[in-house]
Amino acid sequence: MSEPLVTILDDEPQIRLMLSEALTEAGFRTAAYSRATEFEAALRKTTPDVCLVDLGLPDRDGLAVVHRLALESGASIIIISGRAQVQDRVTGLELGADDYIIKPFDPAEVVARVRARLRDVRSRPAQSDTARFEGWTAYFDRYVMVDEAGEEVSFSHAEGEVLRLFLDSPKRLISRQQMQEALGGAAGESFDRAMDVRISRLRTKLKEDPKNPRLIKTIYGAGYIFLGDVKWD
Amino acid sequence: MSEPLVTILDDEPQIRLMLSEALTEAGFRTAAYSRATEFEAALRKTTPDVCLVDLGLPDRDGLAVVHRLALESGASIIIISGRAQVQDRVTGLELGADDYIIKPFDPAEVVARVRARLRDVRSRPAQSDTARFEGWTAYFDRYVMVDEAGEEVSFSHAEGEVLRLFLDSPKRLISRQQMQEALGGAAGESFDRAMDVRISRLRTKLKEDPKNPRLIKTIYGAGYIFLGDVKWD
DNA sequence: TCCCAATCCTAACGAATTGTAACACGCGGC
DNA sequence: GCCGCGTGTTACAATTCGTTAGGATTGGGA
Repeated sequence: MSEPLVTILDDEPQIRLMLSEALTEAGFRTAAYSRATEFEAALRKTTPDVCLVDLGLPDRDGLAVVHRLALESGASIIIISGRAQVQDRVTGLELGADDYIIKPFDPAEVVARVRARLRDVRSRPAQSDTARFEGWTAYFDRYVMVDEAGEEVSFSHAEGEVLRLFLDSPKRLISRQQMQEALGGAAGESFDRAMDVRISRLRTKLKEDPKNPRLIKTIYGAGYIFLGDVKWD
Repeated sequence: MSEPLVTILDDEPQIRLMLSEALTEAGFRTAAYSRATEFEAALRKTTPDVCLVDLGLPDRDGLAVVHRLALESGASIIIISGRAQVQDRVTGLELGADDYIIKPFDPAEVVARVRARLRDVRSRPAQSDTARFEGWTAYFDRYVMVDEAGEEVSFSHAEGEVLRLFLDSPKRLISRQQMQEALGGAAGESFDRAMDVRISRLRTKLKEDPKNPRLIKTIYGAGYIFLGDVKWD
């Protein structure tokens, strides 16, 4: 299958140009039209994946175009408009648009929103679930983390939960209470001992020195804190 | 099926209230949470259709919550944030959010955008009978899959059911319960052992290393997850 | 400083869960 | 009937993970 096709319907040449450039740059095929009739003629031959539609058209009410598109095509529709009233946005979305962007806009945001539309038209593509920290790379989808020496260490689901919790809030105190809730431990009971054990096992896998942990530090009487810089991919 | 469930995650009570009211008025079921841990605990029990997430949370980076949601749940995600920079919006959408609304917002617009998200859940890709994944090509109409070396491996109907289930939701946790329902196993009984066996046999045919399965991962106490990129022809 | 209670660490155990080989049953073709 | 195939069932091995228990650590007070 080839690259997704994005169509642009806008009567201002400089906007067509700006969008075409940004979208082509991002790896999409594009086709731009200045008038609704022209656009609808083209629709008989091609089937775009996403349609960017300006509401202020010279030859037709943009909303009518949107409505028809929504009914007849399988494409995602993004309205681009100068009309900034809430009511405009609501009716636009109600008529079948999937998103509504207000002029003036930043091309980067348009690209991001186009991508978001494409994500749920097709089944969701692979998104990485990976974090890097202090020489380690953790692949949460595969339950494996890799050493700086390239050695693979697998971790279990429960250990992954703890690791993720730390990596979500690095350099911040995580109280035992918070951790208990996050790990699904029903309040009360002796679940807090289980938490200790999880952390202990994780520490072992991270090759922490028991006397001198560098990554997972215990704050006596309070909780834990994860030191180390984290970067999610 | 009952009304769609919309969850709200925001630490400001008046915003939770405003959104709850507007969404209930519009005919949705709602559930509101003030902290990420609380929210994620609830996720273990319910499966919302749309999640509204504020980025400025007290206990966790909101983007991390979004990232995880996008990977692990099938819900649509709408970020609601005070951060208005284009860069914030782009990274939010890139991490898997489907929409991004800036505070202050009008409840009517939020409702309209929630409706838009729910609309496009409709269009699941029409299923064909051939899928490619990680060097394999599976032909469901012929009950055969072909290796990257060209070797043919046949699979039975029951194995095909499991394989199709995985290929329909790659990189997603499939709970034992879900799988049981999908495979027509009447609830209860010892059918769950049969499921294990089906998966075991499928694994053998896929030439998985028993100690280190790369495609079908078991999540202890939860279910299974199929790794690997899938493309339907 | 020394002592003690609270807190935390972790080895070892065991209950729950999952993997899979072996067996059993049903069904269609010969 | 007899054989082969598909598939559920059984039984036991392996894994995961919470619990227990005893030792180590921490921090406050004598």
